[in-house]
Amino acid sequence: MTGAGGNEFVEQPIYQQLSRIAKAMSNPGRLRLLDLLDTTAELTVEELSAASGIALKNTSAQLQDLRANGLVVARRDGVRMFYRLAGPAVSEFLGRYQRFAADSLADLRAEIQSYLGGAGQWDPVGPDELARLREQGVLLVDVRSADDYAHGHIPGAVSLPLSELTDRLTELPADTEVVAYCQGPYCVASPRAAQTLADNGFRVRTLDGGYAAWVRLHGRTAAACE
Amino acid sequence: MTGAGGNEFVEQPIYQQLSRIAKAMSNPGRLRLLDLLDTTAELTVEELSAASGIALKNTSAQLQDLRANGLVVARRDGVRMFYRLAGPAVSEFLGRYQRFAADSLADLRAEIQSYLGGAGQWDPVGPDELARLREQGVLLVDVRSADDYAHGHIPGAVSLPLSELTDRLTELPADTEVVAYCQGPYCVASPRAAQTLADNGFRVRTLDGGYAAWVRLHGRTAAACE
DNA sequence: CACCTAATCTAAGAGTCTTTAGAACATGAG
DNA sequence: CTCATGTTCTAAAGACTCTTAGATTAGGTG
Repeated sequence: MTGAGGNEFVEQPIYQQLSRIAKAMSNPGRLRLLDLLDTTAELTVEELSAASGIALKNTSAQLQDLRANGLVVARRDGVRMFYRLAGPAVSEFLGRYQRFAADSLADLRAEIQSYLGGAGQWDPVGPDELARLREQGVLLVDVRSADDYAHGHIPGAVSLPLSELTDRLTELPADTEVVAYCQGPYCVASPRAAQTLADNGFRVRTLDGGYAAWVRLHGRTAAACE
Repeated sequence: MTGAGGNEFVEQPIYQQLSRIAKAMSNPGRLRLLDLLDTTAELTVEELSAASGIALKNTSAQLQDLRANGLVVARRDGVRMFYRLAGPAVSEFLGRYQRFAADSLADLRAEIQSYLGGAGQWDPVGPDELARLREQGVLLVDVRSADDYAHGHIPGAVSLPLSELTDRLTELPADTEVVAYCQGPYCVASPRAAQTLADNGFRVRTLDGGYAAWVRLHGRTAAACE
């Protein structure tokens, strides 16, 4: 009955502190906010609220929580408050968390699968392969909103929001291989765009993990509005 | 007011699923249980309860939670239920989580610091350096309980529980360099042992991250009771 | 079979987290 | 100075989580 594991030398307050990070990440809204900040550098409370669909006051409250736990930092500019991730380690951890969660939870995989439409995954391109493909003359298409593109995008990418895609198909050089990307791993825009492009005879692939994964690999500096 | 970040293509249930892992880890007790399982392969509910100091029924309930979220798996043997981590990915993630949390939370660092006694860190040895040092004839001392040692230990280590250390000091070859280790990063036994050993004229260091870190690097197989 | 043990299920009280409304604060503009 | 705007603070209702007591199940033993 002495118990294996060495309880007698380890005390509680450490585990209480240790649980704080997980607590901060244990809420879908906060996770969404972190994900937004991960791909978009710096955003105001209002922008975050609009993009996440969380009520403004609640957004503010959740950001306080994230801030108190060292995951985000804030900067005031005039009347606005800008939030961003506390550092690259946070972004890196977030990526690992998402991958680990997808490995551990069959339900999460199912949810992603059903949300992305079950249909083919369009042969995803890893963010590390992208440079090589681009040298081969592959066309890189950013299917997020013009707004998001302006906020930051992969260098050399063409902005072609999903909503305008069907109208602007003729702008694309025929018979080119296309790589479409959107926000992050849970964004449905690039698979949908891929579907449309494939229907119109393009050879198309999607960027695995989207812009988020690319930024994680290459840093944001290179992506600043060129 | 369109909001940056691409909300329109990302839906909620995914973030709800995604938050489940963090929820499972957001409780000090569950983290403690995971930590115990991380260093000790397989334990019964009763052992986990005793080692963690969590009431039996509550321990059972928390384990159900961890199981439902894919972090641990259970196996029945006769009347007993044995729990262990769901796989090496869990152990790896747990390690990363702890390091990330320590980087993010000044309070956690302070808590560890004050718990470990503030005093010198005894020049920690990385688990990767250990093999090299052992070749140089360094003596490796396991200061956990005899029970824990029996459950699994680093090959070649000598069992010398902290409680018996002062009485058995003469057993150690004088003028040898010693590396002491205990459970994990939050275990106070090895710094205390180091203090005692240093007071008695030994050159002493501690193993960074303890047995947990070693197992993470080398796998548990090699550590099975030799 | 009756009985024991290890663990789980159920249910309920206490406690914590989430969300929102209203008041307050901080900054910049007129 | 007053006003408008963006954000935070305070407080309170409602929804979840944690913990534990008592009943129950699953497996083994005499």
